[in-house]
Amino acid sequence: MGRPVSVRFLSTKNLTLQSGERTNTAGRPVSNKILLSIPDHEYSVLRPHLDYISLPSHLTLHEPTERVKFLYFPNAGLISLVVPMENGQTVEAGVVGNEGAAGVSIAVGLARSPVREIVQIAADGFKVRAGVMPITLESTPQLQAILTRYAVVQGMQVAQTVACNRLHHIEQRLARWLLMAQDRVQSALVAMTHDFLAIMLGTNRPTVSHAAAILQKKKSIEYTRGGVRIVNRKKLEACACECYGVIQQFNGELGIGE
Amino acid sequence: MGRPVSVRFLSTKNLTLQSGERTNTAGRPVSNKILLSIPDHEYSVLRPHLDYISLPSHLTLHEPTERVKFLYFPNAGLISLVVPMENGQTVEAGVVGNEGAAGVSIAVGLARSPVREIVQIAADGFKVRAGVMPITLESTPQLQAILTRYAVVQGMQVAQTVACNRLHHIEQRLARWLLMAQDRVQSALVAMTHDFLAIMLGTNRPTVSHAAAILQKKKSIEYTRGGVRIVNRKKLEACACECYGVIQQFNGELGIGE
DNA sequence: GCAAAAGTGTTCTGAATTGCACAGATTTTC
DNA sequence: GAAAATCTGTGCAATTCAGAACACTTTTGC
Repeated sequence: MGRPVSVRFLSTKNLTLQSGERTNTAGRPVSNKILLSIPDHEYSVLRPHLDYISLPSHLTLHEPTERVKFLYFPNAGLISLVVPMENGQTVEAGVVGNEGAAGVSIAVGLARSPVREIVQIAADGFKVRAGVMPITLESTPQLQAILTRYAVVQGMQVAQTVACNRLHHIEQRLARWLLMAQDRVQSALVAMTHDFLAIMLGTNRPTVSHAAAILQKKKSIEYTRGGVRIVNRKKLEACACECYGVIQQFNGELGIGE
Repeated sequence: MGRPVSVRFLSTKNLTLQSGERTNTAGRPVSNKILLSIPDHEYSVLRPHLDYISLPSHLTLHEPTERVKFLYFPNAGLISLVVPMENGQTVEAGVVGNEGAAGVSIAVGLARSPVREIVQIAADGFKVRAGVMPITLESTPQLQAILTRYAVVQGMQVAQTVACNRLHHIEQRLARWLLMAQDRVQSALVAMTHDFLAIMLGTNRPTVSHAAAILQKKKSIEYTRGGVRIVNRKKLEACACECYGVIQQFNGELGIGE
């Protein structure tokens, strides 16, 4: 465990995305919302440590047994936080898109975390070595504030998921997952097999196939091999549980751009 | 751990206890671990804002629809974080004892939270008005650090609960809950009706009665009207799922002494 | 083009749990 | 002390889901 990190209290209200494009030192463009929301002088402190990284589907960024090595800022795509059990079963506890970061626990000096972080929808992004965070954050109070705040919001998302997993049916949860995935990709097509959806939802594949068949019958989605196409978002939202709205709302409380 | 604040009751007999002895301005003793862990000079900043409060069973400290008004530091007992749904069903997402604080989201400037915070096992403690936190935290960096860190650890506890609620049986979850409750009370008796346990576990009362009957048959607990007595902790631990150990471990990572 | 791998459709059985109902026990209230 | 409220014991039908099995289709690799 790192030494205690001093966290200054700073309001992030009314932060807006900076108009100018940002890149890392290798010229790679940034579209992660946290990186875009911090002030220029803070970004210039962080910039030398931003390593461009490709985030292909199914890449594991962190394992529960290991120490967190990097903080990841995805430009797009979707990263899953899944909790694995001893018997190999897994459940997704939350997701990260370009509105957030993976490995945020190191922003408060915690190098361990019970979740596995896996890329579900491929993209690219930037990583920062865990070791440089403590010293960097001392001179970037806004970044510090927004990262800790994001970590707490992520916890709220997870809390809602607890209740959702306990009380809502597979069909509703699948609809919610698809909506959250679509919010993080451009196209209506979400590339995801039933098998992987089953892992996410903590169930088995036939159950996902069954639920997907129902959603398709209701004309909200169409699916083919290895992908789901959202054909009617309104109908899909009607199939999802209230948790979708709740989670969206709390993500919005972060106030880092639209 | 700080040096003694008061030198009034110095005696060789109680020297070890003395090192952790603190009070608020009204002379009420503090046994909350976060409050005991911060340095003297930081405690003296916070001390004038610590209002003693009784925490009777079933008192609601925060509702999801409202803004967080206070940060609570319980001296003992158990506070539940429960997520309510529109239809009135609820599930517990995590618990807080004297190792933590309720309403921690305001430590990172977030006044909203999707969880209801309810006292389950009565105790006393201290509350601080949300409004004084921003300015106070500016001069108490250690407190700031430990609160944000605790908030993140709480999120980890919740993440484990997601998977537990999805994958483990009622009997295992009940055993885990009872163990976590006993960790936070002195006696072997946990005062809790089946009805309330059902609310915590997101199930209904007969299911709890059934699970409790199994645990009793295994000689790990005995229950009477309105209470459960743990008669064999080892056996009860054997009935609980791995999640109990995982959550304990991550609470330990906070490193604020036991 | 062909074989292998990966993904999907479907069916079945059994286990777990919900939701409900009512009886009995204990405590509280008046 | 009687009545009311609260809590527990239990049983049962209906539902959901897990887990396994197998046929079929599409893609990939050679």
